[in-house]
Amino acid sequence: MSLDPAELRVLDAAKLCCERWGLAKVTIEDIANEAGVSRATLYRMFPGGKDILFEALRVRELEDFFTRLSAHLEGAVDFEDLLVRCVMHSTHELRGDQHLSLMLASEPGDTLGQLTVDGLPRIIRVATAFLAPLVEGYMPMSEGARLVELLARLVISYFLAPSEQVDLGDPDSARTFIRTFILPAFQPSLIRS
Amino acid sequence: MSLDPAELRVLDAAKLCCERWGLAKVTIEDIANEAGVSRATLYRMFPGGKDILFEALRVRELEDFFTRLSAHLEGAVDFEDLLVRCVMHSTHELRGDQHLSLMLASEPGDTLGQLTVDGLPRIIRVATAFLAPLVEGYMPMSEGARLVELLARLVISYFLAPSEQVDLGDPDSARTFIRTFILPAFQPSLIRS
DNA sequence: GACAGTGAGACACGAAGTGTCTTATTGTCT
DNA sequence: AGACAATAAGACACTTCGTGTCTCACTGTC
Repeated sequence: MSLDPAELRVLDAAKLCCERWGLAKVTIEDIANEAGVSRATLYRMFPGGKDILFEALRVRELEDFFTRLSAHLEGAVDFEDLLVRCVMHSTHELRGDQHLSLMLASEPGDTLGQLTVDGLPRIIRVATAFLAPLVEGYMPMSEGARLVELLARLVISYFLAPSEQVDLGDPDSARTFIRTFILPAFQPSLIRS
Repeated sequence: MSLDPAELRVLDAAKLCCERWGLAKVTIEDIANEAGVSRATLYRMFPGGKDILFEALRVRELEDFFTRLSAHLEGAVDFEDLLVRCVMHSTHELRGDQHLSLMLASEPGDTLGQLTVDGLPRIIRVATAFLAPLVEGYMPMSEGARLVELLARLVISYFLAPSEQVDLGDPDSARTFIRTFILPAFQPSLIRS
């Protein structure tokens, strides 16, 4: 893992610059200045430049996201509660993410790609890595992976295009949704309810 | 005067882009797109490009500022009240100006220049043009011009570097300040108190 | 005193912005 | 309908800026 404090500073700087100017307007030099390192050092850390740097930033953000999510799932009392917490916290976090909303406003194309087309496989991969262990007590791992993927796709979809029927940020609505559409499909395979 | 609605749209677009990306990152093309006009049209309106465009924007902002200020000075009951309202409203407006604070944060150098070195003469000129008529009932015009210039310099200084002694945004503090430092110097020349 | 890591800066390359121009299109006025 | 003004679109040469790589000098550590 990249624990180098200098690298963290660079990633923080990249995030800050990105919020300030938008991905399209940020230069490597901006980030280097903000991080207080020279351009040479930055290229040494992230050979390949901007693409690799922002790739690393996305990975970090993604892992932070699921780290926080996992923490919020600690106290779940049963399977249903686990899933409800999961979609609710994810939805709240997405809605409250200023960085994300700025990106969606200024560069909709790239940002949407990161949430749907290009980036979705990775999101699902990371989500599965973090969440599969938590559902493993309730179902076989292969089922768990299917479930996590399904939830990830649904949360993102309802976040990007809110529904009039369903609000995954609302406890009651989320619970009803999980009960109606998710539990029946996975109930048969539950190890314990 | 430039009353062409298209020019106003361009100036609005320039301001918006500037808030979004900062003066340094804005391109003529960004502004043209935002305003919904072609680059050619923009160059026809503002021959000389970016410099002339932002110059025009600064002029407009400045005139808007003093137009609003003048409106707030309508109900002044006496000379002291006039001066107190003047410094208070100016200070509040400067403090509340998001555009300005963004500019100060992202391009301190240029923005400070516009408030102190390069831009100050113009600020004083416009301030005098707007405010001199209002103090003319109280003193000769030449005195009025000196007074307006002094107030402008003071308001800007206290805005940029707040004092622990004086807060020109606070009614009591502003009144004390005007009574102590301004009125005595101009009292002898007052036509009527 | 060797050594790894860093900052500063030179460099060639490519991308992007600039300012000017021409051409085609649109809407208006007569 | 035809003349006209204003504009969008885009070609263009030119310049600026960002990029990625490189070298070299400096600094602190073992």
